[in-house]
Amino acid sequence: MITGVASYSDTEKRALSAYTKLMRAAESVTGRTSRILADFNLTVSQFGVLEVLFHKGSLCQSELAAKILKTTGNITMVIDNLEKRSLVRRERDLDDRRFIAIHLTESGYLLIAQVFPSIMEAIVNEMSILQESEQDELARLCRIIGLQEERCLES
Amino acid sequence: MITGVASYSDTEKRALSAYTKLMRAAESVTGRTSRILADFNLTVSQFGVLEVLFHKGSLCQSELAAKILKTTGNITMVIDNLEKRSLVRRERDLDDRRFIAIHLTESGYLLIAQVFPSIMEAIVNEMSILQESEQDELARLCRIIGLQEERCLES
DNA sequence: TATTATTAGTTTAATGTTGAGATATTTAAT
DNA sequence: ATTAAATATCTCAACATTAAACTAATAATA
Repeated sequence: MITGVASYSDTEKRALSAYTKLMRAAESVTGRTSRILADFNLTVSQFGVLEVLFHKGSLCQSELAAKILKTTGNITMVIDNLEKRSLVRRERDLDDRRFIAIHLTESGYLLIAQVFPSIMEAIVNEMSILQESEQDELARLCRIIGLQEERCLES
Repeated sequence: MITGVASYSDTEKRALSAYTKLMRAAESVTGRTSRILADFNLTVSQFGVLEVLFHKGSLCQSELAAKILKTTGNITMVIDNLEKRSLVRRERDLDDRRFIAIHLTESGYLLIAQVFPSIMEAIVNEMSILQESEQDELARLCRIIGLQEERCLES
């Protein structure tokens, strides 16, 4: 069986190591927090929508899509599923009928108000393995990597 | 419209900032590399499988699942789709008939041998915005976060 | 040997995800 | 006013993803 060559330059080794560990770190944190969400019968996307509504107030679907970095087609389905459980409700904008405002319902508000602190606690716990200065440095480096997105959207 | 309180402790603010930026960084890098894969009609998971086979040689499905951090049920579908395109082939193990070895085909080998350098180049490019020492530090910090996974699997 | 785990893989139901195309609505331009 | 462009949402097909239930094969044990 012929397999690929494994000779990389130092530059490649260094970048690949950073890339691989960045991906694993994100996957592993997401894996653990999504287990908490599963206890509340919520997916990551559903939590994302509820959390945005909780902190930013009612928004339309395209705004929600931009906030959680998903397509509008996807948001339609996520909202459908949240609406089935009466956690959010749709309200057509009367001035501009293209827009649909999404509101938290009473039970949606109560749920996210309960779930969010659990997730916050888990995040603090995840990061507590790093010193404060290390958390700040991780944030700084990741911010630089993440900001490259905009370069791409411009093109 | 009542929205959630936004008063966090310094510890919470610090952890949340690191968490958010880690997630955004991973999403944004994945977004850009997956666009390259799309040019080759490959999904991230399909690439993951081909790349592991390319570098590690033939493996069974449960080993592939462990390598790309997905369930065996998911691997069944990913392999199905790769097999439809004749990029891999299944071979039942004759000694232990529970196992199915997955092999790269000739065309699968040629494809991944072409795609991998493109992805490598993109990764080097992504990371090149950081200095060498910063890439090493990012790798170190992410590795610590990622290693917490094992604590969880023990429980 | 017969029974009981354990393991590898598949299937199913539910949800997510994207990109492309369709619909409805609004705005801009002629 | 009509037409054209832009915008918001929805629909659809294809693939991804998981958990849980299931089949088949092997290993362990009484």
